[in-house]
Amino acid sequence: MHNLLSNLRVDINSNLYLKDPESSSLGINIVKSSIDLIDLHGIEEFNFKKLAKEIGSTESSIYRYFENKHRLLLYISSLYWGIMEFQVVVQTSNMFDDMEKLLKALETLFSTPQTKCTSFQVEGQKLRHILNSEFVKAYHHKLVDEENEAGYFSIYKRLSSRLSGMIAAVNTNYRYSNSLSSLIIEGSLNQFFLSEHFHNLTDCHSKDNLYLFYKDLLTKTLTS
Amino acid sequence: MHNLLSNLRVDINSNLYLKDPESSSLGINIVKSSIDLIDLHGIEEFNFKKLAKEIGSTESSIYRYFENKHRLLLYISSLYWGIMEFQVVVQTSNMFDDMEKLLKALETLFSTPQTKCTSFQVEGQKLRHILNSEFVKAYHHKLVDEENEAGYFSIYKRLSSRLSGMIAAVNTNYRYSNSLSSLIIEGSLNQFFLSEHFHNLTDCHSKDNLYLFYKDLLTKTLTS
DNA sequence: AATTTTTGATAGTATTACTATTATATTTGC
DNA sequence: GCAAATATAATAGTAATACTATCAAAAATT
Repeated sequence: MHNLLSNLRVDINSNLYLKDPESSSLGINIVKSSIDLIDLHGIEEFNFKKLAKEIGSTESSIYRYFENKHRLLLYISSLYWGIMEFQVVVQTSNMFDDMEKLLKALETLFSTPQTKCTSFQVEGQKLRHILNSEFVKAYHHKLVDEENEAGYFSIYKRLSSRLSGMIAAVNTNYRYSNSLSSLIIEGSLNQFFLSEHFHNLTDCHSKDNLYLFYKDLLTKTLTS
Repeated sequence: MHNLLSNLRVDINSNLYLKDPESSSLGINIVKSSIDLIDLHGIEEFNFKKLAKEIGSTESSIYRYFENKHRLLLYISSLYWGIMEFQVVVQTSNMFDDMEKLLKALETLFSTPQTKCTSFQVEGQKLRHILNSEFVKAYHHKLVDEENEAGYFSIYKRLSSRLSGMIAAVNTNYRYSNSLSSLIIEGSLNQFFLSEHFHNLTDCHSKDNLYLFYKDLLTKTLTS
């Protein structure tokens, strides 16, 4: 498994970039450093001028890779969801009990992405932190419909669909597998955010607690 | 009850504005027309220049009421949550069965805010639509911690806390009432958004279906 | 070595998000 | 009804952002 993981290349929609960042060291630097900067200061404070300074390049060079910072955020988001999807698939592949499988998927969703196994050697925690704080802004966006149409969210949607399938496998009579799936995936980002910024709005201040909360929710909802 | 409703004044944190918009017809116009414009074009496309043109006033006049459009969005959000909280309190006030009470609160959260009863005579649907699309951006914001400290989210948090209390009343042994409460409130916005923009990610394409989904989730989670 | 591609350096534009100033209404107190 | 206070309008201006354009230099490819 380690061999597989060490060569992970997420198949990101090629319209998200102008030039494939994985095709050059500048491109890889752009993505790596943008993850560092967005993690540190947030997407609002982030711009291509600052990024250029950080990597010792120029704005115009960065614009040759990405049309704008929003597209770059979508790229980073796809990277995250691609890694998570891969981890969910790997972790659940040899399981036969449907509930066990679902719970393993759940656990995986709350774990840190194995970013080290891609071309972008960054801390998985940084990537996760960006998604927790910024992903909602990526899709609550004025262009959401045309970007969705263009397939910029397809990995995210595919993951949600997989999870929905696992839910349906556990209980074929359950009528809300899609809603429950997106609730969990959304929650896997949001509850971390709440813990960080609105402490009193959640009881889950650790990965483990979060898992137990959703495990309880899932098992009771699907088996009673 | 109708008398009460017709005079609803939400107590919004006075630091959110420079001059109380309810104190003049220009102020009321600013809020009303901003709701119209944000509903129509989204917060990104919205600015004080366009708003000034819309109401036949000037940017400088608007800046005397609100420091910037972000604060205005927080004001509008507080208005929404204040109305929802009021409705939840009114609707559940005479109920004695805890589960019945919780479900009534849930139902109320999915209903349209009674905006007509405030100084701002706008369509409740517009307000709800703005919250569905834009509220996440209001709190996934670089200044979230200091704004939270300043009490700009207090109505939202109080509503979540109320709901959490209702959950705890139904099942005193349940350990995640805060998380479940925020999950529901968050969901009351997000699932509508999914239905509009990511149709396949949810099974709930009506208020009624949404209610049934969460009712199922709540009853199974709290009573089994 | 020649050619193509990539990157850097520099300059410039339109828009946004404000701030400042002064003039003109409008309201309020007497 | 008039003076004083306050609110609003009109206009101008600034700093930052999000780009676009152009050309030269460097690097990679053939």
